[in-house]
Amino acid sequence: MPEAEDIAEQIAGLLDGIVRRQRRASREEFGERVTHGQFRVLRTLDGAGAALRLSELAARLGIVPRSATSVVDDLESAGLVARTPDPSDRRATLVDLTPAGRKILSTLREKRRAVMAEELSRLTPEEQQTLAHLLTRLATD
Amino acid sequence: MPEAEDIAEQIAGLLDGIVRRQRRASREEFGERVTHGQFRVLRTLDGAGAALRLSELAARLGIVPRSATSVVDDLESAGLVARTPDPSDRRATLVDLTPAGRKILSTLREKRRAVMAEELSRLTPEEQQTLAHLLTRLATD
DNA sequence: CCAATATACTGAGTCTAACTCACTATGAGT
DNA sequence: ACTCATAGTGAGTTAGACTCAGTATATTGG
Repeated sequence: MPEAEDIAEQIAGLLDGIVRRQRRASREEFGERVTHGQFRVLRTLDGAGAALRLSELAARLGIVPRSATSVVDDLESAGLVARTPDPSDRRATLVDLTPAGRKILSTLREKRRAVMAEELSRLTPEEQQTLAHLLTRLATD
Repeated sequence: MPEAEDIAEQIAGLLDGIVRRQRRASREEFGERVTHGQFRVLRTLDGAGAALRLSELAARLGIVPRSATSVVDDLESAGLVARTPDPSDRRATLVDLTPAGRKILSTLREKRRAVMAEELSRLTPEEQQTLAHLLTRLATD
């Protein structure tokens, strides 16, 4: 006899499954070009609107700085971001999008938007709004 | 100038962030004992209410059979699941929970429930219901 | 002013969770 | 009986995270 699931468990499972599927879809859409983690970096840098220190980038991504280093390494090799020394602190490096990075980001955004929009089409626009609202409250500490 | 996010992008980002944080919390709660992937196997077997073929288990988890083999290997070493040959097909193996597996599952469920419930406490019970409903519709093909 | 401490990044190595490809054993259809 | 399909696994890879230790630079207290 399987144990009953309460609503917390149920929501946890649903979130997990949805994100899993969405990730897979994105991976296929993104193709060879950019991984999900790399996309997150590009998006974060774009959202910041300015170059970020590597440590600040890591903080915004919710990962440890060492992990950010690796992702930035790969993006830099691909020419999508650039490191420059921080003039105000010689220990620090600033990371920013290159024009190529900006360009690819908008392509990827569009693909991801399309994937998500398709899933979301199961809900009415009002429901989508409600969902966004609830998730925002859930996500905000 | 960062590009504007539409609602699809926004929801995608929120889902991603929430699941990321929730995973981290679970990992800490689960401790040394069981990984998230192993938990998913235990939960799926319990939900099935009977032994499953490895390939069927993989299908329900949304992973390829080879990946399921590895997770089951680890759980079997830990004594939480058992493999038995399928009497109706000598190629197949059935996987089922052991009593120890069942026991640990209920502990982990409780921990996970607690983690999620804390996050969910930011929403009213009605909002939780609404969220569960919307996510269910989103998750169902 | 300088020694001690703290911070910023990275090299080296690990772990989880997935993947593919190729192989073996067995089942099923003509 | 031969061919083809299916079930599981060995071997190897990748993404995305982690820790620990090390180097370079900054900050601060005496």
